[in-house]
Amino acid sequence: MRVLVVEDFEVMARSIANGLRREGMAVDVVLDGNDALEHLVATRYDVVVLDRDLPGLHGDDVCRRIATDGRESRVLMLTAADTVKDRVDGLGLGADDYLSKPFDFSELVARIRALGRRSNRPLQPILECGDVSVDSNRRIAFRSGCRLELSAKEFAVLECLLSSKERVVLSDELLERGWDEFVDPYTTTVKTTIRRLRIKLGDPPIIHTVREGGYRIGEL
Amino acid sequence: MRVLVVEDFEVMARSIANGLRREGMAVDVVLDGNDALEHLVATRYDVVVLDRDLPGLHGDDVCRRIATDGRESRVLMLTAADTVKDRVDGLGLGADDYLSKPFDFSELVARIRALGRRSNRPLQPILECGDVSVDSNRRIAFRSGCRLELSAKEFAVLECLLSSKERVVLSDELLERGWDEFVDPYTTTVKTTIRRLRIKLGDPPIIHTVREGGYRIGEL
DNA sequence: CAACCGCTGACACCGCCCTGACACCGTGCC
DNA sequence: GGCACGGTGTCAGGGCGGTGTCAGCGGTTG
Repeated sequence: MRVLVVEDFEVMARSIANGLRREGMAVDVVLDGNDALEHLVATRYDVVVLDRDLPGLHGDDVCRRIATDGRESRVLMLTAADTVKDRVDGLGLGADDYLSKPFDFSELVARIRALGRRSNRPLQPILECGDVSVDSNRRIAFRSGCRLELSAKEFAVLECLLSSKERVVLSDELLERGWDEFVDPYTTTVKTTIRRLRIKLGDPPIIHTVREGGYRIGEL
Repeated sequence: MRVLVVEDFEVMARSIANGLRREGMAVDVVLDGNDALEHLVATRYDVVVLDRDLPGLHGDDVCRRIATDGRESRVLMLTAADTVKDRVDGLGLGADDYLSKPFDFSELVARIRALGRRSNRPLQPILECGDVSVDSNRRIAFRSGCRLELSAKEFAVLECLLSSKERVVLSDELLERGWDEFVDPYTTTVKTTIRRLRIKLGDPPIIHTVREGGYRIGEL
């Protein structure tokens, strides 16, 4: 899952980003609204975590812009205020969810996950294919009832493949959805991650290679 | 927008339903979980407003069932409790959003609206001709139900022929659509690829040659 | 602070099969 | 028969993806 954190207080921004990365998300950070808009036209994010009180371009404006442009991303608005009026305002601007500071980190994660599920078309909280299943919320994966111990990247790739179940997913697409903006586009890390994933998934093989492009998960 | 309200306390249920109707939504009401499931198989709802504390079948169970069956609807969970743990739990079960009682009605509406604006993805293009079919998304081809193992070029050519079903496709056109711009225009590779494709497609022949021109796919 | 561990990503190597060229053959038309 | 076009058999090479390994990094633990 690809997340953009927009928060001007750098310490907070970093802390959120690192926390989310530990949860296996690919996180980019920007410190102001204009930067946010630039990133949003360049990259497809599943979820934008948006501080409402930004210097310069206000969070509300960013939110409105995201809502007007054909929205690809879900917006989770962060704010210091917490009156019902604020919450309704936020949702009215096109935010998809709302969280007031101070917040509990596990709740932030839960809400981002819930939003992320909606942005992926087949919006199933539990993704399945054959005897392989992942629970995005709990970040656990199974094969024929057996729990798999997956690393963050392995999980991200598996999740991505499953969310496009049976469809071919290009390596570039995996890279885009599972890694942050600083990744070398010629990296071989997807190849390596797929390999590790295959080993952990065991037999019979369920991740298929499509020459000249990418991978597909499916029983045949 | 089609909404199902699941709430055992009838006064509350009616009040919510009427309020939503005033907002222009089509609302059905049921008072318990089993009824909810029945309605869900019969009708496609955009949003389900689900009370967590239901007599009989618990809200969590309903939620889980919605999540397991290919979910069409988004779930907004209503609850009396409002601890962080509860909220995380709810989202973890596959609810898409969460609201604790007592809630502000305008916030309920805003959240339902936020959940409601979603589109269904377009159908995947499957090209067919006679007993030959190609699924572009999955990069899979079949002949009379039997999976064909095609290489990238073979697949590209077959796809191209099928997309111009029954029409003559010139070799140059195949070259243009299946190869990159640097290909030698006098190459014989299309000829070779067609041959390999014919072998894999087997009998009866379905790719026909048009002298001086190209190829056509069709049953006769 | 040192030792350790798991995750990540780079890199080198290897083997396969895809690719495309070429030579030859079959066929229909002049 | 000769020619032109397309089908067939075959072969070399190279590209792509799989595999094994290693080093760096960050977090954790004693």
